[in-house]
Amino acid sequence: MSNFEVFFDYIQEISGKLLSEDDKQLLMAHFKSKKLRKRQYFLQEGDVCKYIGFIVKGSARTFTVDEKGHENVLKLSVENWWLADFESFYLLTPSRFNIEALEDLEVLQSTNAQIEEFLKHIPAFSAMQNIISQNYTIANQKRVQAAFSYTAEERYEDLVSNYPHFLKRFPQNMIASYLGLSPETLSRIRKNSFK
Amino acid sequence: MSNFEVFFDYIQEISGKLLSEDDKQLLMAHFKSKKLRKRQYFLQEGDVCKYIGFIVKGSARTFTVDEKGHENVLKLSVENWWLADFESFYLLTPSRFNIEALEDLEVLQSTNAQIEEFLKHIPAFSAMQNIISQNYTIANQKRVQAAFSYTAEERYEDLVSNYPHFLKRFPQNMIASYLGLSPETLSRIRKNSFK
DNA sequence: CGATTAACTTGATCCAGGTCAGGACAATGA
DNA sequence: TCATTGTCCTGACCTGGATCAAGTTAATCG
Repeated sequence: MSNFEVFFDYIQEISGKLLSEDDKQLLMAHFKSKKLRKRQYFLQEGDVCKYIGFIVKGSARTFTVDEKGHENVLKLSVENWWLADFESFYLLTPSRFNIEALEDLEVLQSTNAQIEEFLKHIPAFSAMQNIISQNYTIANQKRVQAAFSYTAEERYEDLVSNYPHFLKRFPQNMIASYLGLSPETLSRIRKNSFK
Repeated sequence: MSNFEVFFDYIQEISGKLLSEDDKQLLMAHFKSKKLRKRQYFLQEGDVCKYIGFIVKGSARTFTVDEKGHENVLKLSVENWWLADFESFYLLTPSRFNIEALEDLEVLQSTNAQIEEFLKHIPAFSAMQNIISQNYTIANQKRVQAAFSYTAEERYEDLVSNYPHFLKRFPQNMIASYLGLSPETLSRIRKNSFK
């Protein structure tokens, strides 16, 4: 299945609506395929996030770096997820985040201005957008709650049950950072959970 | 200015579009005014969040209660904000949250099904929804980052500079809980920040 | 292949922030 | 009015998880 076929299926499935031939032509005309090698950056801190990318293959992490050089992973993204710093993308302000490929990455990307067009002209696309932003809101709400009221163990258990494939796919120090933990602490938690 | 005038102004301002007379009639027909006294609940854990409310007057908090009876404030809401557990409201699942009036509260409320109608028929309403969901996405992104990578002091300073009016309006223990802190810790932080 | 470099583990120590306890002022209410 | 209840402060102590350090295993690459 080609990249665009995967993409079209995704849109139709999420939105519950069909794409017309015209819709597809429009999307194909304005989403560009982009490939990044592992460790390459999709977005660098300080730059405006001009593109939003739909991940066809591979994975990435969104992270910040604090004054001490400490990296902080906010998001791990895999196939069929969208890649962007939405704040920067929507407002066209310089980003505070970095987005880096963790595996060789292939995305279909487009700009803010073009997304506006899709929203106007493609009903399935705007239906998709509504549902995605709902999902994001829900996911972020959970994440904030987890950060404030769950212990390290609980956050890890949560990840194990909700995203077990992440454990196989990402190095443990990325997972630790995503959970807001030091690698040492995660290592100890895992050790305990085997007993 | 009547409640609906406030509401209409808000929609027009946020969306950048005007409401027609028909639009207004439709909104007035399906948004119902609801008043709650201080300490009354807009939503109780376990119930489905059937209504979304637009706050005309007053304030509220969204919080969870853990096994130990410890309350955890996730959101503080004031005039011109929307009140709902979006997860429950969109998915019609039982809510994990409580929403309680912190001051006497007046909202204009409507149901999920009616919101769908507004989105379909009122362009300003759907434009508003897009912008609000962008803002939510951005705000949530920031809150996740703050939760994971800021210290207690930093989170407090952030609140002081972004929502100074919250400090005057809400009791300190609510603020503490919102910041993910014990009241004692917040009290000490405030003491230190005066020197 | 052997040599670097990255990923993971384990132990020892430290500290931000939580918990517990007590007291001082409001504010609310019979 | 005084009593109750809520809010805020302060001190003493405790603990989950960070940090530092050092060793082991696993990838990567010339």
